Amino acid sequence: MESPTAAPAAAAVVADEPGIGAWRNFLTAHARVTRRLDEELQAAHGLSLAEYDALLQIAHAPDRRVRMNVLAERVILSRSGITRLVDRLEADGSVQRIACATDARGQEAVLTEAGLDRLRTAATTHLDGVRRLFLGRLDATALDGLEASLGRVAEPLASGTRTTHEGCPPVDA
Amino acid sequence: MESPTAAPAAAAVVADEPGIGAWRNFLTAHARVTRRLDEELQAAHGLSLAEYDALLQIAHAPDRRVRMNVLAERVILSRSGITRLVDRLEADGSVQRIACATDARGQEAVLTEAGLDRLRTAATTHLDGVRRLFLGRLDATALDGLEASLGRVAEPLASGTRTTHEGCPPVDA
DNA sequence: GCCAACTCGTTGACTTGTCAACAATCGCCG
DNA sequence: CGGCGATTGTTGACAAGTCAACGAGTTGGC
Repeated sequence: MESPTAAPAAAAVVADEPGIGAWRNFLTAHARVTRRLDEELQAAHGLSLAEYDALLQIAHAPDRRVRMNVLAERVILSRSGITRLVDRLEADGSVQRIACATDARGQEAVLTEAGLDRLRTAATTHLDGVRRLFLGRLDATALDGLEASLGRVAEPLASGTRTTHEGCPPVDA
Repeated sequence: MESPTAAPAAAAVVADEPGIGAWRNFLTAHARVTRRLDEELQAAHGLSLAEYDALLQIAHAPDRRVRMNVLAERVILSRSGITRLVDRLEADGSVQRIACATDARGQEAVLTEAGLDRLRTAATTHLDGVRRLFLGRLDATALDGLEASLGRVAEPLASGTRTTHEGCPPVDA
């Protein structure tokens, strides 16, 4: 083992396939930008990015309430993850849990007035950050390209999609 | 009834600024793709994405060793995070810690032969996943656009902006 | 009507990462 | 040389998420 003399070994580890640069930039950009945004949001309003996202999703929902279920899917968290996140939001008064009227098993997370205020206040900070760190680096053409490309990447992974079987295309057309 | 005009209230929460769609797709695509890749890598080789990335970064480094310091920055983890990640990799024999020759405070993570094997094996699974879930959804033009756009987003956030700082200078030169 | 299979949200146990504090070391100015 | 501030990697205490298992509730076949 004293012979690490084989210099080109490392180079062979991963084929430098075309497109790999895009993939790495994707990972790096996400890690750096979200870390920064999270710091700013935390410092200014004591909210994590996930919590902000949850508040936003609830606010966007009709009647400002969402089944835990659905919320988990939208925020991309497990069910237990959403339970705990809503615990926190409920503890600080941003959200309330109510029983679902049509399904006794269900809970809905409802945005309170305080929660809406909180979201509105945080939104200025957050949107400012998004503009500064993300949108501001890109022109309209690039943004359109990103939206389309990343949409194509995200869409087939929508939960409920059978990814073990790629063979049965949905009957969308 | 008591709901104060549900429909427009939500719309006012966050201005639907142009470009926001790109941002959301960015978040969603990342969350879904990395979750899936992580599952696959974990199931097939017991490696997390972060661990895989760390092995890869070490493998790419000259002499296959990297200062903890630098590794943390490349994998985008805190120092303590990297300490713990390397703990795990060392425990399973993929990596070894050695004292840095020129700085007695420093440690370097060195890839073992076993670690290189592990990385090579895992790479087939991982690259297959990246192709299937990411590269395969995009044509060459889109990939170029992504690489450029996300590069512009990531670059200004390089920590410390010290891009040419390696650990111990390679002794072989 | 009834029972089996499933879904829903929560909980306990665990994993993985962060931050603050620490000892050891470096570097540099005097 | 000596000392003081910065840097390095590790650690303890904590935060936030996952999975497996659970009770409660729903649903559909018979």
